Amino acid sequence: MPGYKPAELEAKWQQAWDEAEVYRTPPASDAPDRYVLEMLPYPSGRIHMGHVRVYTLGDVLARYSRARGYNVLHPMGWDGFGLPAENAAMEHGVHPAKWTWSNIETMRAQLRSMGLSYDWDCEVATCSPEYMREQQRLFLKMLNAGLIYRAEAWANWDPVEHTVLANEQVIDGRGWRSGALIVRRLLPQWFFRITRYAGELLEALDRLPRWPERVKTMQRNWIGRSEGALMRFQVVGNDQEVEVFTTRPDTIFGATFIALSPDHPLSRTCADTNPAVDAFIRECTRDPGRRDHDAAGPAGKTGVDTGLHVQHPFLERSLRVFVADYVLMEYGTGAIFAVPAHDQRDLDFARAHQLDVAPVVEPPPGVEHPGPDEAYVGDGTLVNSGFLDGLDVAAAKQAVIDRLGTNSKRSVQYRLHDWCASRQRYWGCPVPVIFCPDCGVVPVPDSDLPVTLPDDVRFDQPGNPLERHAVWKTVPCPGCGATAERETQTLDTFVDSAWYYYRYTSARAEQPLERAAVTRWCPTFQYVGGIEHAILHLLYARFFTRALRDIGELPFDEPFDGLYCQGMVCHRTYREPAAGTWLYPEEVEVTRNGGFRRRSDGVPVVAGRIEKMSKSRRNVVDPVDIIATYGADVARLFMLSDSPPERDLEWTTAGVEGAARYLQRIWRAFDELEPGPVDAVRPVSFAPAAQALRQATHRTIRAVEADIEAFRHNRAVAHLRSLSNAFLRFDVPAAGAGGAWALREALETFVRLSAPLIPHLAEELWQRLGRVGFVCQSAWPEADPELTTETRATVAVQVNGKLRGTIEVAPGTGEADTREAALRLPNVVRAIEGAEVRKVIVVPDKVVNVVAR
RNA sequence: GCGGGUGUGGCGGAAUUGGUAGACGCGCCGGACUCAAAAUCCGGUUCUGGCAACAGAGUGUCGGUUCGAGUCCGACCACCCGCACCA
Repeated sequence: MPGYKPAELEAKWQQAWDEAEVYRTPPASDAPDRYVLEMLPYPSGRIHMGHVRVYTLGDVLARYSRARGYNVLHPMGWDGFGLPAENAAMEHGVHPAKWTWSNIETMRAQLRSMGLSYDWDCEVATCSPEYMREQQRLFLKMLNAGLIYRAEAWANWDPVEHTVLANEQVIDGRGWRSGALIVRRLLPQWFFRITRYAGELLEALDRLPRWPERVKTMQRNWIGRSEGALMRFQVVGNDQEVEVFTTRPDTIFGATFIALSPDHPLSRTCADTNPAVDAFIRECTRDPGRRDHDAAGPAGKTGVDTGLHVQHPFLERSLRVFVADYVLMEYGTGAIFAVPAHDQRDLDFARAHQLDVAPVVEPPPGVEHPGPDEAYVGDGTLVNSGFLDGLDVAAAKQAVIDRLGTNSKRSVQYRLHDWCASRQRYWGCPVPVIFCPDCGVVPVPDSDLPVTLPDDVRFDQPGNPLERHAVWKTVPCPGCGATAERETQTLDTFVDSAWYYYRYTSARAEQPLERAAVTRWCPTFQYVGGIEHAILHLLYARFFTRALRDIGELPFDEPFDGLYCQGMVCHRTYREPAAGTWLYPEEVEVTRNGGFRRRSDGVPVVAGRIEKMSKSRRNVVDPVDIIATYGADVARLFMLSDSPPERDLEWTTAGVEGAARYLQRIWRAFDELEPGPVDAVRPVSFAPAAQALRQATHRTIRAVEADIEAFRHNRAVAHLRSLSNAFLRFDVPAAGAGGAWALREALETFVRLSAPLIPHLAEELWQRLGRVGFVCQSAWPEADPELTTETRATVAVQVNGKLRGTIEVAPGTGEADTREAALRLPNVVRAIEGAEVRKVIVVPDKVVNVVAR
């Protein structure tokens, strides 16, 4: 028998699977349906180890689910739009479409080489005209339903490139390409009304038990619900009002000033007549980075007096009105009443501007008063607060709201903003509307969809090529026929990925979603992906699901029943000390004494931290190389061994070689071992050694299925290795009665249990065992309860909690017998010699603890 | 600052959820095979003492609950991640 040659063997089985179409999504049947989904990749050009990890995890579940009798939908697609394609166009002169589609070709082939069990008939690319059409249809339906609106929003304007930048393209307040200082600019943009669902999105998190707690926490924080009150203040000397949101209405008697956001309408009004206010607002507008007062601290809080005053609702006093940079227009009403004694930010501002500090909450007895520059934010008793005196914080909040009557009301505010989903870019899904000078915003008629992108564009000048493309841009108004202009903004790629998983269920439909298909498979049983999408992508997907529900496309609320976030793939970093340049792992070798040196010239290399694989640090290993050298099964096995999936995994050569050695050993074992014939009748009795192997086999079934279902693949691998250790050391002639039969059972079971993890090798071994058909289509083995129950128990015997020995008993041995056997142990006798036995605790089948002194 | 997580041998990690700490593997040590090396196979491997039987210590630190704590409770330390002027 020739050696294990993964390249040949894997190509052979991949072809066989394709020809037999084994991964095609089955039609509905009596069997239950299960949708296994992994986050779709961005077609960057090559797969990386992160892809190998996440797609292996999903594939194991898909294959396991099929074996357990489910109809499985396991699709794959491409997040085709996005900025890198435009960057490639600018840098290399290649058209974004060409670049993207060729990357998709390459990466599809790479994913196929991993042996992933996808139904490629469901493949979806978000940059395809078909996907764009259906997305534009959904967009227009949502627009019609009032779930989308157009409003002015601040954007990052690069004055050199004359273009709008995404937040990630702004580095330290400067454009990433031009280096120019970025200016904030108001532009009309498109918004999804996600805030309409803020409360629902928050509450529903409690009903997602199969989501990681940390993801739910992040989403809760992001939505940021807070309960408080809206209160109105009269401006002294005119009829204007300032409305503020506060969570602490109880501290109203401690208010010493009012602060407005620079973007507040009243600030703007003041600026017209007050040069100092005007200058301050201009300063804030010019420098978007000034809001990130990370290191600045209290001194960083700047502001200016407007000269205005408002009337305190309960006192004869009036309060000065400031414009302050620490008040955000996007939250609440963009105005606050400031209580320096009980809010740190207000205190910082008050100290910087010599404003009064008036404590009104007395800490409870035993709680220390804070220092002069520390606000007290805890509970306590109200003082110096008129009718509130003596109340606690909660009661005072209620009393203030009651007393203010129509000038106040309870209010819930969210940190979450509406989703600004338009981008001033070329490579995205066009917003399907037309601006007509007479009719205004006109949706593109359904028969004209999709609005596709023009091919004849160039990226040799800055800005959005769609805006410069007169032919594409100029169209007759669908309503009145007048000359009109297309919207040149395109959609955020998060829109594309907010519903692609529904599209998979009816990927070729001539409508966005087919009701029967989507309700058959969705909500998704299990979604697997990176934690980096914990907030935005998953929140947008949850929002989209509700929006689609409300426009009648879906009958449920949540997209993903189960969510699993895998850890990162890391690698040690290496640096060449002289120039400090990063080195690729393949450029480095280990020296005799455990150090590192450069392979080419022997220069010593500094080993840095183990960090997430990234091109910039060059600590990357290319999956294509690994698969070529070791095979996909080795790569998959290594990904699953050792590290629990949610933790970071360190990629090491030693680890990969360990996985490769193991598969070699298995390969050889199947050569050398001599199992009984296929489908032989089970012997009536088994000699002890054969029986022991059978027990190991059946216990492994139990363990592996529990491990896979709980995403503990590292333990599943450990259990499989234990089983292989058992059959590797199994000697058929020495085992006695039933030995050969037990060995075949062990081997076949091993192959079936490991098939989800190492599908190619499993297929080959299955065939070698004389089985016809695919192991990937065979059923999961069933554990025999008689063989999984323990036949003897090892009882730990302790004296005063310290282990002194063990005894073997039959399971279920009574307390008295167990106690007696334990007390006979020589070591125990010695330990309690001369002491008085006070108590003997017996936990049957587990432990005996002798308490003596 | 707020929120969340993690901490166990030289290393990755197990521990049936309060009952024998270190499964499985990597590495290392010893042995077999070999002229030799690699590969492979066998044995050992938490630390300290002891030839051994065995004894003592041990799951970030300190304390508590318990017959018994890696696991529960309290305080702290370190590291990692997310959010961050959200009124």
